[in-house]
Amino acid sequence: MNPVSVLLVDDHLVVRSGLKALLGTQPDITVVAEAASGEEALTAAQQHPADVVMMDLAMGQGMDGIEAIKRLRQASKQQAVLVFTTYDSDADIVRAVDAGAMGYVLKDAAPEEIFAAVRGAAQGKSVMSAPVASKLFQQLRNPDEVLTPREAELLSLLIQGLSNRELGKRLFISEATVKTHLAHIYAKLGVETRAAAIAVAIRREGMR
Amino acid sequence: MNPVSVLLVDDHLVVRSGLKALLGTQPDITVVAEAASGEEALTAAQQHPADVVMMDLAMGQGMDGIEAIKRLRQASKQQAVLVFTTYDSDADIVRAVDAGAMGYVLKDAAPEEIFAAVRGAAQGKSVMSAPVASKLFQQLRNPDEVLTPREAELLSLLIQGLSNRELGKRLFISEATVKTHLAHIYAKLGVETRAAAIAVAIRREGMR
DNA sequence: CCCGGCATCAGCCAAAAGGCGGAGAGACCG
DNA sequence: CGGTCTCTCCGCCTTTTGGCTGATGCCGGG
Repeated sequence: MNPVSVLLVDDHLVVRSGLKALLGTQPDITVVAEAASGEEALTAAQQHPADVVMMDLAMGQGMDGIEAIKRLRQASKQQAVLVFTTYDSDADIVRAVDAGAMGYVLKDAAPEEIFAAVRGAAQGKSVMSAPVASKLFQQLRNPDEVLTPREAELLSLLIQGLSNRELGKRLFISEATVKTHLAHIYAKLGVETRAAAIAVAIRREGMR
Repeated sequence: MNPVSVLLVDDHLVVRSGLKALLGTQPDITVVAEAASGEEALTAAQQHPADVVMMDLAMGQGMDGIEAIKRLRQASKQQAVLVFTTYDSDADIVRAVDAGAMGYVLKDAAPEEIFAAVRGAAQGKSVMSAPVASKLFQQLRNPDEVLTPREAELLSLLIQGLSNRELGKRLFISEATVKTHLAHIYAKLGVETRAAAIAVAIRREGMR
């Protein structure tokens, strides 16, 4: 069987080189290209088509990982996107899966787990780290508390400290709609004010 | 001159291996040991005395980087501690320097910068990434932005998501006073709303 | 084909938060 | 002693936020 080709996307050189070193120990896995940003990832994906794209979600400036995943999926359904990130916030997981990610592996995972995830993703299997899976599982049990993709998106901006007006502009929706989403988010997080929502989101949801 | 010996401390295997690969390209730098936690770092430092300890600040569970730095310094003044982390929150920088760190380098720094930092630390020089240095500088230049004890106390409750009324009750002051403190805090943090204040406090000030 | 979830918007009203100016008491310092 | 901080408090006014009710278009499952 042909080796699995991998495109690495992470804004940190050390992470890329560490990952390359790790994956390099596996005969059936080859790193064919690297990218340090979402923008680079898109061009790299065209020039060096890979079976699996390993992508960090948080990337300095510019396009974030979620957006990059969406674009990649639009451009080609052939490559499986594997999220490789530090945090496992509920909202990020939802958004990443929604954007079309095949798997979600945490950076502190054991090497074997990472290898297995890459191989699995190449075969079209969904693979995720245990903590991620358990979060998803827990969400399936209380569907009432699961944020919709749009709500998660709004929350991720909310915790930046934006006002309703600013949120509306960013998301191209009216302030009225922003309020509606916020009300739903508050209900799901079990809070009454935006301040508490931010506090909960950053702690419980692990968002930044 | 003898090569510089380095002890790597980071809870992420990929980061350690990436760093090892990077540093391995330099003939005058040798990685002599690794540790995945603060506790491991202390024992590793004893068994494998190194010239420089490169340490991440955020480490999953257990002892955090700051605490590890303090302990290391207590045990031996011989090793220079070089902070190697992702974020550059004001509070973290101050705390790290206070704990005895010789330098502060961000994970997205260029390789040459990382090498220079390691060599510098080995020679007892202080080295820090430009963004870090500028933050420190800004703090020294701008004592106006330092929160008073009372303000800091209020802020620590604010980021729990409390309302003005609740803040007043907790601190045994009137809501009017709460508002006054908040106005001062906003000015010092450079924001206009409580939501933004919470966001900034948690990121920039590193509060929880 | 209908229902439910999702996303979008509107209007109304009450509560909370924020901006502004002013002010008094105690502490600390040169 | 006079000046400066810090912490405390007021009132007044505007803006923002949140609660409630209702409505529309879309999509997907039964």
